[in-house]
Amino acid sequence: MKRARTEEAKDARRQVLLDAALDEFFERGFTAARTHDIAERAGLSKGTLYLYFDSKEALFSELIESLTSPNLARIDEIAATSPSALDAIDRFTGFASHLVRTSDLPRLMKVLIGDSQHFPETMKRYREEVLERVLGAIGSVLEAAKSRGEIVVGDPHLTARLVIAPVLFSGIWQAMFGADPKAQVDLEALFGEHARLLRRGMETADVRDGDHA
Amino acid sequence: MKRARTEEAKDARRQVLLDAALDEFFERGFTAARTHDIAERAGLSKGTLYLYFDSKEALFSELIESLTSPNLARIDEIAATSPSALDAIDRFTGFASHLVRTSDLPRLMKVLIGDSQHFPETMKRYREEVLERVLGAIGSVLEAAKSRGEIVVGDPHLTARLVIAPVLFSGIWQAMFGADPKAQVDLEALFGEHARLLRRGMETADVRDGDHA
Amino acid sequence: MKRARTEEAKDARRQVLLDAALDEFFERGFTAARTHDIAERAGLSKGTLYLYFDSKEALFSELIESLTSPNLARIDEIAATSPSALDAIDRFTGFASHLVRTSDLPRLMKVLIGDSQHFPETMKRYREEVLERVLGAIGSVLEAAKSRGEIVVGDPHLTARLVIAPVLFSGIWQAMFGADPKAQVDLEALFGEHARLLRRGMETADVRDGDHA
Amino acid sequence: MKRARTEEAKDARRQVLLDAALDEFFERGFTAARTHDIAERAGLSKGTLYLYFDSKEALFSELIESLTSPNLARIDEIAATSPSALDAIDRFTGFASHLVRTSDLPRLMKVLIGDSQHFPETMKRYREEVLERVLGAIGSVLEAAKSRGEIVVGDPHLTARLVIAPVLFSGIWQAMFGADPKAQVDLEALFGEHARLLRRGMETADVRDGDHA
DNA sequence: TATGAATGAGTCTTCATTCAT
DNA sequence: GATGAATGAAGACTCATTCAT
Repeated sequence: MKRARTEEAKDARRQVLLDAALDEFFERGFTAARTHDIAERAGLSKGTLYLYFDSKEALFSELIESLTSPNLARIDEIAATSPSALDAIDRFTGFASHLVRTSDLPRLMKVLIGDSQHFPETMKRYREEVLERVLGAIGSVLEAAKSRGEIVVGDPHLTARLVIAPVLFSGIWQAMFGADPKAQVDLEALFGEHARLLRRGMETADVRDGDHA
Repeated sequence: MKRARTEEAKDARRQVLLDAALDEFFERGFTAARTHDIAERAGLSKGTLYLYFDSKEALFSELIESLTSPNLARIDEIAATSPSALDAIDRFTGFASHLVRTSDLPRLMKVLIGDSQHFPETMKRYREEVLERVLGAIGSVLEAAKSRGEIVVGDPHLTARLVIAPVLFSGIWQAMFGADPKAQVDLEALFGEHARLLRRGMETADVRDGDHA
Repeated sequence: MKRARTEEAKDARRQVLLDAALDEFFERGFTAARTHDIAERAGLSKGTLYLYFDSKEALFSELIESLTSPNLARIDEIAATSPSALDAIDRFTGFASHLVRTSDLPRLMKVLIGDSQHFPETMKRYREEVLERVLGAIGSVLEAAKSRGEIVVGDPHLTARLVIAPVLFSGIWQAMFGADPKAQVDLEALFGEHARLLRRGMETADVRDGDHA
Repeated sequence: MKRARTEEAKDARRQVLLDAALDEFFERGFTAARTHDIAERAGLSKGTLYLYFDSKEALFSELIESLTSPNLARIDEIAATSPSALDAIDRFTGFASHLVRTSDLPRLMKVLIGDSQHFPETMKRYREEVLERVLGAIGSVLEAAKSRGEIVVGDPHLTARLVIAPVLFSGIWQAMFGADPKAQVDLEALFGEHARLLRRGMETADVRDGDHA
């Protein structure tokens, strides 16, 4: 393989290795994945992998890190800029649908679930910095809306989990059965129906009266 | 360890090994789990494990099998005996809440997701015989209710996934973070709210009029 | 290879491995020695070695330990029971000659010198518990004799090093060139001459007068 | 690093690498020493090392060679110019003390002993061309003195080993424990006492009579 | 000449499986 | 039936050496 002399070339190499790593970790799990296969899939030799990452564990951690950070900003942004809770929920589910359908998120989810035991610290951080942050953002939106009498819900922070649940469900489904044509799901329709049910489920009688008026 | 001479004694041994196997497979994943540890946790020696199971893979397969079959009947029964879709949903979520809180289901889910790659056939069968059967049962209930004008939903079979999603979500959460006191979730409240939202989300305007009348 | 079920059989296995380890460590040095070769030389498989020792390092440490302890008692005994310093020196050199000619000491010395860097702690302990103990014992004998006017020496504890030096020299020579017939040395004669020179070098004028009277 | 264009500049590079090599080989042994570290210690890159030496082994061999040759001439000179055997011994031990205290000899000795196995030919040549030459020179001096009735010794060539032994002992001690302040030895005093003991041990009764007359 | 990225053979160690006891 | 000692295949990681730049 040609040599990566510049910083950019090296970053590209890192990325190729991270991509290959996700493939292998997803397909086989952390323990069963072989560094040799990761390197080979990246078109490099085993030794080269170790020029870029200290160990298989470090590779794993950096992979999680690299896939995790990007979307957080977007979540915060949606929470901050949505005029109403119902609107925020539409946008959340739309964004989630997009992520599940086109990003590495589903495969990442599978990997995280399967290998959580190896990286309790990483998982704890992931839960606190990603999951609970997302749940918190959604929960706050619902809470504010509830206090404004805009929606009718029980505990907004529990409800946030119900908003998110179909994302996880779809992601896992996609990751595990996505390869089988018979297991395809129309995710846009699914998230559309999810948004609709949430909307109706949370809307106040007033709104509803108007609704069917 | 004493010898198991009767058939019952042998079945008991098998069960002890299966229990130990779930613990280890859950805690470490299929590849990282060691037969030695499974045997030890079962209070037996490594060699004995091989008297009862042909291999680590066979042990895994039989474990999945043994945990998978039981609850199916109950699902069918709920679907068959519920007077209305809304009632069925209450009972489904109640049952699900119970399963997630008290059965091995959450740990099984984690294991299945994490090690799916090793057993594509098992996973396919699990999807077809368990997941799609459950989804199908729920979907049929919704479909019937819809055709009777009892509820308002889009595709009933997509909607079934929304009914199930929080079960998966909670199960995974439970399995992954259940050990951390700071990550506890009030599952009864969660499923209660889920049932409430679904109810309101699907109910017809008529019902609702009566609701707030 | 047959199985070692009893404790004695296991101890024998350990000893066979230790013997093989000394051979390999001596011939190749710690780093270059391969666990595979040690096991093979012991007539066992690679994996079996790890049933008896935690690691290559542990094997090395236990080897040193096992070869080091035995002779200490004998040294102390000689120091304690010799009627005179000159007599003690005869017996020390006789014992040393014996060790260098027939025991594993020369090969151990070579190993210790060559791989000291890997085991600074072990080496420090070896110096303190073996070397300085031997030097101390000899030094004390000389010191007592000197204070009784029995011998003429400078610092008795420096002199102890001169008593020991030919042992090290011969041991190393033996270990490094012992295989070559052209490098053979008559060790008995060598140590005899050493004893004679020391005797004459340390004896008082009085003794000497009598000597040639 | 700047390029070495002239022959002198290249020789300087070689020497820097040899110095660095001695450090690393001494500290870690041949097998464990890394070419990377040697180059780095020399302020050069790994690749450059291979411009100057064919391989790690060649570097090692040339290192031994370069450290071995120098002092031979001095040995021959002492043997040739000393008026008497007893005088020659004084001068040998003085020179040895100097070497052990200030030259690379102790570290070289450690390296040679530790890694002898890798270079049987080098070791054989070293034994023949250095050790036995030194022993031969000393032995011849003693032999001549003995035949002149100047000293009383057994086999002069065995005795030569006794003359040399404390040099090896001190060298090894220095190399292995020299870093620890608690293991310091007053080498001048040691070699002084050595010379004194040899002198008295070998001198004839006549001399001694004069001695104490 | 000098560099250091790339390579892959080589080594320690683990662990599923076998089988003598 | 039960045991655990023995085996050896497999995998993470290192490092001498090469060679494109």
